[in-house]
Amino acid sequence: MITTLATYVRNYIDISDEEMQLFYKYLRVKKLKKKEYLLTEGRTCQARYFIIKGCLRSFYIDEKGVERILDFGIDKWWFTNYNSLITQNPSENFIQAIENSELLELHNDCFEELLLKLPKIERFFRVIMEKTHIAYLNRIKYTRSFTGEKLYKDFIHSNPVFAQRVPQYMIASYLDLSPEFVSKVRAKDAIK
Amino acid sequence: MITTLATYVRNYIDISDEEMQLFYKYLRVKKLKKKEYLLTEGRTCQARYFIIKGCLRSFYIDEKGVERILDFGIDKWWFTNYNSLITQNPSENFIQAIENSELLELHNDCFEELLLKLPKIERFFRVIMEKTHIAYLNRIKYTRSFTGEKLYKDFIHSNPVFAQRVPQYMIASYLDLSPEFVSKVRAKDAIK
DNA sequence: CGCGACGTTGATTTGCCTCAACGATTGTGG
DNA sequence: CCACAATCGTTGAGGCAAATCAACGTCGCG
Repeated sequence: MITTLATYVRNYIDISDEEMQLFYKYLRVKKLKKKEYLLTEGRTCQARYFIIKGCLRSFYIDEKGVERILDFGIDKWWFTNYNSLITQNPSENFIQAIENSELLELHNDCFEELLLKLPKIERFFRVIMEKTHIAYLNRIKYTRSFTGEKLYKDFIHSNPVFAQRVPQYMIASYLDLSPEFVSKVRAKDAIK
Repeated sequence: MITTLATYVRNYIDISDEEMQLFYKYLRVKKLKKKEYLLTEGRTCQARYFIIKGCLRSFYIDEKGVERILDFGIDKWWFTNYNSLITQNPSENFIQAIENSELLELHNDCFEELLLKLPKIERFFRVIMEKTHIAYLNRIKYTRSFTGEKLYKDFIHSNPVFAQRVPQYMIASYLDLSPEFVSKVRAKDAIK
């Protein structure tokens, strides 16, 4: 559990076992059952979460009452609502478990203290933030450039894990496609 | 010039005049004429830029040979190609001046050294990165939710500055709309 | 077993693009 | 300083990708 995180952190910074122990003091384990919410609309996000195991989705409800998925999180990803966490404004989004999940919670109250005690963590979170941002840049670029059919096929191809663990209509929502359309794309190739 | 940057930095961290002087040692002034490139496809981005005055755009060329604008930068914004800068892969994008512009260049070679000498800058760039990321999150969400007509009207309404300084077809490209479509939206309202 | 969650299929509609042709404005070199 | 070329914006006709609406099939689970 702690080793899962340590391995992850060491992709980005050098950190000793002792320092990791200190880091770990600021975390608490949080378990979520399938469909349980980590954050709901109107509440303010107060923590960053490291997903040890499981699968989450972040979504909002549009004017027509339709759920629109913004993002998925899966094993060994950091997940939060950055907007609400950083601005401390009420969240417009929900975060919900797609599977039973096990997380490490880094509460915002002790985030600053952690940075003081362990300044190299500042760098870690800057780098994480940069990586996350780059992923979004690529996503914007990608989504704009291609047809729905290509988006879906490429997504399935490059994220076979999600195709297995996430229902089809959620992938459609994430890609901003209707479930019917995705269904037709699949039918067309008389897949498999 | 330096005061423009100092004012900006002080929105995010406390920093003394002496420290700002130190920061400033790592920067050099760079001037761009209208249409001049700051970065071209295939080259690797080596710096972060603070726009003192002027207007930039970042774009790529899609498979059909069409320019697609990813982002604009304007006075008092940091601008770079984060993807190329951080991964040190060749850029897929161009960065070009829309107006004559004056920038401060923070070269990547001395970035690490600056962070060592002035650790609080690490925090500054983490926070900037977070803000930038949040802006993108909102943009993704927004772009997905609305029709082209609403996107354009809202953009013009919330960014009147751009409407004045940036040609209409570039705004269309940024919003992922055809110039013809934008033109028709404007005509429809017999605007003004 | 029955119900809710998920996926499929077909008919119809629509938002926006593409293509093409044509003004208006700007700017630049002879 | 004028002429001609870019650059930028407009207008209209036609087409298409994907949404919407509606109805039905199927599976898993309490």
